[in-house]
Amino acid sequence: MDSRSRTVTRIPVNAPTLADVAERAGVSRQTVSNAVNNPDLLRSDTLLRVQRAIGELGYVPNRAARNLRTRASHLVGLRMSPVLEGVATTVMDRFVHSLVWTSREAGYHVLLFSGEGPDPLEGYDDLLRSTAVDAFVVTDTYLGNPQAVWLRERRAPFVAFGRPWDDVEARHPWVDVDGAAGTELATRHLLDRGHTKVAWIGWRKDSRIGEDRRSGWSRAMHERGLSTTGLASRVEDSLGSGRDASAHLLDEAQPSAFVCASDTLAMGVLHTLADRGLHPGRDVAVVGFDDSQVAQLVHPGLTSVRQPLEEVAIAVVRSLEDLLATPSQVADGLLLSPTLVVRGTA
Amino acid sequence: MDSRSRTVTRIPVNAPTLADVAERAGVSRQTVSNAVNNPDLLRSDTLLRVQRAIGELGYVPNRAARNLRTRASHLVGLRMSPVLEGVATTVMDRFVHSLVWTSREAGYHVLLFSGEGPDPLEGYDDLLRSTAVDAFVVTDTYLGNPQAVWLRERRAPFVAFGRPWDDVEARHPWVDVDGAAGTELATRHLLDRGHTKVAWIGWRKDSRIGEDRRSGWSRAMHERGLSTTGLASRVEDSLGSGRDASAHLLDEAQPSAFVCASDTLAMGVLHTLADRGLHPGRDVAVVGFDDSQVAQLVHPGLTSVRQPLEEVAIAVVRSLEDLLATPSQVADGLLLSPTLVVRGTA
DNA sequence: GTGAAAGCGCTAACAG
DNA sequence: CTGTTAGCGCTTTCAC
Repeated sequence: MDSRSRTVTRIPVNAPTLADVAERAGVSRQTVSNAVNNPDLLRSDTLLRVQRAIGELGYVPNRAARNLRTRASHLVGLRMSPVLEGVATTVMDRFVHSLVWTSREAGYHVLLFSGEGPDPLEGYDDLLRSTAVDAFVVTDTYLGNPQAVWLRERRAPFVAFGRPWDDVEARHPWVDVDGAAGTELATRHLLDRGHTKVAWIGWRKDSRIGEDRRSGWSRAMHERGLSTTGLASRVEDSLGSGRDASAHLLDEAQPSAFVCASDTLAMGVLHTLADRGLHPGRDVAVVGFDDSQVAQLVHPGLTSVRQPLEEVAIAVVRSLEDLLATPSQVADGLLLSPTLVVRGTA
Repeated sequence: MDSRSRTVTRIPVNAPTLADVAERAGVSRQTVSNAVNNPDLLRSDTLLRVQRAIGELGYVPNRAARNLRTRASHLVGLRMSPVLEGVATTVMDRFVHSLVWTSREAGYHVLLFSGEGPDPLEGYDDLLRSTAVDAFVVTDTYLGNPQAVWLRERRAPFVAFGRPWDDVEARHPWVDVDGAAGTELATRHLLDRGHTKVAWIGWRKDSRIGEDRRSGWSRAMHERGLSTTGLASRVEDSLGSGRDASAHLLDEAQPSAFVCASDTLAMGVLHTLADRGLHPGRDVAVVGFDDSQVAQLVHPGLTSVRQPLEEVAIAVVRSLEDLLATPSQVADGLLLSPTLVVRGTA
């Protein structure tokens, strides 16, 4: 036996076709097609007759045939990045939920695929060339984003969740959340509550997102004439890094509050506080980023910046529709504002 | 040759077809088709020539055309249940990741869809009749699972992640994780460490999964001749419920350890301990269920039962392949064992 | 081993 | 407004 044996039996045994409906309704196939796709073209009595036949037969258009004919699949491709255990997949997952929901209302379904090992483009290429999807939603555009460049070169339709940071060539539509505005919000919240030494724990300097979020913190500090010297730390996004960085900052600069680039890092701060018998919120304030499940469940509740992912999904789908309706359209970007979810730690 | 007028500006501007490859290789279209699907049928030199032509043109078979012809989409449908904020979507999301990954290796992609409001079947019906997917993966079979019954009646191919608890009519393939074994593991772990009063906080009695997990706890207790009277609480799956239930149990029965049906409930226990100045792991032991991100990040690390979702995904895809290859096959069930991830709280 | 026909079910383009 | 014609790109007969 060959490994590629295509002996697949299909689901509905005798699904009715356009022809069946046409016969039953006493019209031509085209009229049935119109009844489905352009009801306005039919006279109301004909339409009614056809619709009744459709209902009686339980007719549903065959996707494959329609796709072949219209050269559209009504599918949007989304690449699932490899699972990063412990890292905030939360954001991504919440976004997927919203995207699926929003897409449905626009008549689209979401096709999930995963990267083939090292080359993140491989998955895109196959789906694109096989016309399996109409467009992509690209989510990981943070670093040099090879996907965006590659997709642009192939003139593949896609909308990015994430700004084309330093890619001046970029002409694609994108939607993003203003991270700096979020951390600024968080920092101001702390300053308003009397804190003056607010520390920052963020990501390494090569992360554009990290630097953006950091800028919100420093902007809010400088705005009030406060110094940020010695109050910032840049580490990798892990629990241990957050713990170590906060311990170090606490020793060296005695901040009374921390703003972090992620909930993971903020949880690291909570570990340090617990180790030292300090109470989050009472002794030292902590703010995270992403409003993950952890933030909601941990004692006494982690104050965190929340991205409006539902709105992002809506905007992405809207861009997608524009893009597919008018392929050569001028690309636009949209920057949404996050909110601060205040809980016990701040 | 057909002078095809590419009016539509879809993704690939000039996607080569079978005919293009055939012309370039100097063979017929069918030979190219065979080269792709049944390479064994070709003479090696012909095969090589065709493959070179395919490579040079960058030919990829058109999915819609192939789907129409073969009546298969190589797509698996998965319904995303509405987002339940705060509740462990973690499991589901981890599973989706694994499923996408495993499916790819089997030549399948995952199509996400969402329920249309109240009726959870609506989404299934459309996809099924329109031949958009070859089969479904059904994940929420916990309660009376209307989907399973409905899908069975339509003779729709599907594999369930979750047992057909009390559905004796069920003949579909399923994969599940032995929750009772997990809680038994957790309870034994505590008993081995000297605890004798291990309390249970689980879900309400109408949850089959909840009762199953509870049975593992009581089995382990009785096995050692320990009483479970007054040590169990059944509540809804929320942080507040876990907090209240644990406070009540602590007052009434003074347990030294808690086993919970979810990480959410376990986090509720941690809240109670924090409120009373008790230290998790040192004063009172706590074990959760699902090994969510929270368990990994909270101080001092929540010991939790972890479901082998990667294995589940592999088994599900394998069942899917069997099912699609041999539709009338006898259904089988597979029960996998979870593991205990030991951290600071136990 | 390879090629020639015959559609899968649908819709764009026209004709009536 | 409705019907007729002609494929979309592919694979499944069945000749050669």
